[in-house]
Amino acid sequence: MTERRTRQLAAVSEVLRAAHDHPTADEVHRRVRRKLPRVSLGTVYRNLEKLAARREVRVVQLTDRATRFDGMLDEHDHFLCEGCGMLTDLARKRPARPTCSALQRAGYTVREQTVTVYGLCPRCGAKQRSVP
Amino acid sequence: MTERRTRQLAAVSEVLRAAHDHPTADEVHRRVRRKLPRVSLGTVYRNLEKLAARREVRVVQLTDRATRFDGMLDEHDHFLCEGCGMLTDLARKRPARPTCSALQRAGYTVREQTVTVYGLCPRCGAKQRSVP
DNA sequence: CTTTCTGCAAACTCTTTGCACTCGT
DNA sequence: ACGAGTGCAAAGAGTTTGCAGAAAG
Repeated sequence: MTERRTRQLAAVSEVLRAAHDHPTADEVHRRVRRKLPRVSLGTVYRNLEKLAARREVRVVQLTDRATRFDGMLDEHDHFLCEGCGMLTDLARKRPARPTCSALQRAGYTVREQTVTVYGLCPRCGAKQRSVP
Repeated sequence: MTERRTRQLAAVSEVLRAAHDHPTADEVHRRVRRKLPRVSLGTVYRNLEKLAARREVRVVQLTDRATRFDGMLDEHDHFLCEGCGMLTDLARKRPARPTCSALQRAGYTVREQTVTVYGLCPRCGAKQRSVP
């Protein structure tokens, strides 16, 4: 009935809090294994799901193939480079909520709102301009 | 060398322009088959990719399992109900670009920006309040 | 002790791909 | 007729799950 504190869950949580990139489940698995070599990928998935339910991890799903997990919990947005797939965090200035009031009037409950910017990072932009 | 106008590509494009929901590839396949019963799922994927490259279709990737495709090409945002998974289009008032100037100064090329709002639709919100 | 969680491996879902054939151009 | 595009079926990638045993409370 109660949730247990296993070393596997703790390790997954720790990896995510330390990660500044946006690792996939597989990448998390690889990192967790450095501390606990016998952890299975299935367990990593189960614990990521648990952390996501508790909102201790953010799930980032973009045009990439695999889901990415974000341990940064402050409100921020994302930039996705369409050239190399790199995902960057964007600091959010103000907690702007332009769309929400209309939605709420229509009966929707708003929990969170995020902006995603698509484009090219400096490196990919330069590459493209040199080969037009 | 040149791109050909096949009936399959035309049918996929037509299904997407007519769709007001956000169908998955499988759903597009089902609808295309109503006109061309012999079309394969592989072909649907290949044509969706072609349309996405041409930007005649928008790829919407959210916490859902399968990728969704959006034939609406005007600038708009999305609301995802975390209860039932329903995806709704949100009209965009002004083409607000708050984050972009800073990014562009840093050398990034910005192509597009979209807002995603997460929460509960009226039905799921009511359901949750009745069972707390 | 009881019950949740784990490791393993197999199953599943969504997507991509190799190949011989079709059909636009 | 040439070659891009197709159908089919098989392979890939990412994720989920059933089960027997391990371990947290």
